[in-house]
Amino acid sequence: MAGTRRHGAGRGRPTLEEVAARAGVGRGTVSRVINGSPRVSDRTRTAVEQAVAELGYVPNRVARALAANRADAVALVIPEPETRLFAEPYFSDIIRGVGAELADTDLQLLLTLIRTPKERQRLADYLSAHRVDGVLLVSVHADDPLPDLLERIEMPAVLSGRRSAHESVPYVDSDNTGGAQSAVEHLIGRGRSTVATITGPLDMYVAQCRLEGYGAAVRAAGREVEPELVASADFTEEGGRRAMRQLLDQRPDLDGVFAASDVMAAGARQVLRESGRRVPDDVALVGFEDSAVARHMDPPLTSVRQATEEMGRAMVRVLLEEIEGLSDRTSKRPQMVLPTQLVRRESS
Amino acid sequence: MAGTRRHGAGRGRPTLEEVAARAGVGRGTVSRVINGSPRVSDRTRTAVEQAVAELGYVPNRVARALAANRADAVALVIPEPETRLFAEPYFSDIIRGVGAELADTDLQLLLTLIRTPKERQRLADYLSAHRVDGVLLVSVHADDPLPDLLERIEMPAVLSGRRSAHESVPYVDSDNTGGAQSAVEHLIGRGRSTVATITGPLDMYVAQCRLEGYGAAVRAAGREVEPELVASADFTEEGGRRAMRQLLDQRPDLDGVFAASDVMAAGARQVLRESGRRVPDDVALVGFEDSAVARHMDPPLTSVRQATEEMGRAMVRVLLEEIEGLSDRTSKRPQMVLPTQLVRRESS
DNA sequence: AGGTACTGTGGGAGCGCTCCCAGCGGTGAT
DNA sequence: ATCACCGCTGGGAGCGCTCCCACAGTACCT
Repeated sequence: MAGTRRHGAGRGRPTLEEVAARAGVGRGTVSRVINGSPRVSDRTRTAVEQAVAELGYVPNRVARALAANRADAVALVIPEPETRLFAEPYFSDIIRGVGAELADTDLQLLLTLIRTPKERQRLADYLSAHRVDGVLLVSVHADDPLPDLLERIEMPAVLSGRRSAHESVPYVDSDNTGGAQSAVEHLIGRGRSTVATITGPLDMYVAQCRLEGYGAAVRAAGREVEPELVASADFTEEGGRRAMRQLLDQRPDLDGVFAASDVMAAGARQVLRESGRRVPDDVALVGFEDSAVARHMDPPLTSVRQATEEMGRAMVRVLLEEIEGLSDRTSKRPQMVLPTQLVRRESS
Repeated sequence: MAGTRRHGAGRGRPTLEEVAARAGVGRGTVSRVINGSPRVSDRTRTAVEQAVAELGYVPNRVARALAANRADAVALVIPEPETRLFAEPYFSDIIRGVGAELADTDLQLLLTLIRTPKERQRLADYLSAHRVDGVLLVSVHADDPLPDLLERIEMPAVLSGRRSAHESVPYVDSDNTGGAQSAVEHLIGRGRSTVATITGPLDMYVAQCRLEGYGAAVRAAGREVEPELVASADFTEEGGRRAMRQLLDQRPDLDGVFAASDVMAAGARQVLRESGRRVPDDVALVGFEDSAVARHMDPPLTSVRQATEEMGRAMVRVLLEEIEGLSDRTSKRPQMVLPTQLVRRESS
């Protein structure tokens, strides 16, 4: 690798030392000014600042990182397969939120896509070597060893979403249960009497929560959850189609469907059309995620919006806290659940 | 900022020195083994490799970067506003491609979202300080100062897309002209006699190219480009709606529309429906990008697919070349155009 | 006057590498 | 035997910072 990689060009830039010489002070003093230490007299500070400006000095992060043994960087880890699965713009939104919140920090964002176990191992090595100050983990699976590894090496980390009801690692999640519940309540409120649901893979906590919300709404309306009205799929469009067919088979009389993702709703919508049913006249349909897909469906899909960008921001805030206050490991781990919001469109 | 950022934990990991001690060799030798230098005897190499394995040694990138004055990282720069504009999954695809190609490299991916001029300046400083080995620039505007700055400081860079017909910086682009042309040829081939186009903002080269392709196809069919059949918009859905209304106003008899983006096509589709026209029976519609939106429209939208992920990969390959062979700056700058492909669906 | 207690400051040491030069023993030509 | 040269090796110097100790200077007490 590496090989002839270019150097040289970076040399020649002013260093701390040169700034110090120009300002007529010592290295330590310049460092203090740069890092905003209060123990510097105003006269000195001004002199240093002037020298910095004149020389166009920019601190060398690498040297700083080596000396201080910190990285000034956080990693955002995304399992690559997920980027295909999730309906956009989930990841862009997370990334945007993370980027925004990181902007007024001097932390860098390292993006890591994991696609093979080998790459996961490489990442693990990398993280063990403490080359970042913290880690943001997006959509981890229950069996992912990374969170525990990070816990063990005391690397600050935040998850988007929980792996289970009693998640031990700090996380930011959206209110999947509440969102699903409000979606189904909405359906029932609009007079639908036979509301089915298409769930995600039930080994994923997020899918469990959304199903849970469905059940809560159904029971709140004084009804029972009928197994025949529940079909599970895998968050894909094809899965949505299959589940919808199954549902239609079992209960041709259904008049409402809550799909646990927009993409599955899109699949369901096709099957409904094929079966000659109109949306929303015959069957009302609601999705989850409020992605681009929802807005562009025909009719536009009612869906549960998550504050995805805000999740990204919140994750960074939580991570920052973890990084700062790493000492009190015993104290409460910050965990937060962001509200969702039903966006009504013509499909219901 | 910074403040109490945690350290310490990274210490205690084995260093080059310890590996050397354990293997009974000198520091330099271990370094040579690690970096795959050929000037090491097999005996020594084996001994070192064993010591590395036993100690679980992972080289410290930061120290390496400082000593070698290279960063082992490339930056992917994305103007934040664009992430909203473009129909997904454009960015995820680029990112995925970049990530994939970077995976078998020991380069890290630094993601930088630019949202304000201030942030752009910060990035410029950062880049001037040569803290990365190369830069990937996504969807730069013609007036963006970054490419020239990079040129000046001799920082390897690659653009996705060109700023103009005579782009001087290395780039990877997709064949916008050809793609648009084949879309329009398809429309004409299907017997459409009055084909209109909705363009992007014509100060963007990509929009010019797509319009160019439209014109080429029209002329190839022995017709003239009628100004009344061209409406320009801004790549947004609302823009697509407006342009479609204008087109319908000017030429109510049109029977085909090529929209230079799927999102604009989605807007156009709504207006067509409102005006009582059926797609494709009355008006055939084709988009560009082949995004999720296209697949989920009703009817599903014929669209021009770009090899977006492949663009990401290609960008990295080109960048790597630039980084390696930076010496021969005089030689040809690698520039490549990736083919597009028409994906036929029910809208045409 | 001497002590104590600050604030500000300079600069040595050291972070973990790479680079490079000198030095080793061995080989072949003179 | 002498010299040149080779492949391989060890380790000094140095990358640009931060950390921290020591010390000057001032101020305020006894």
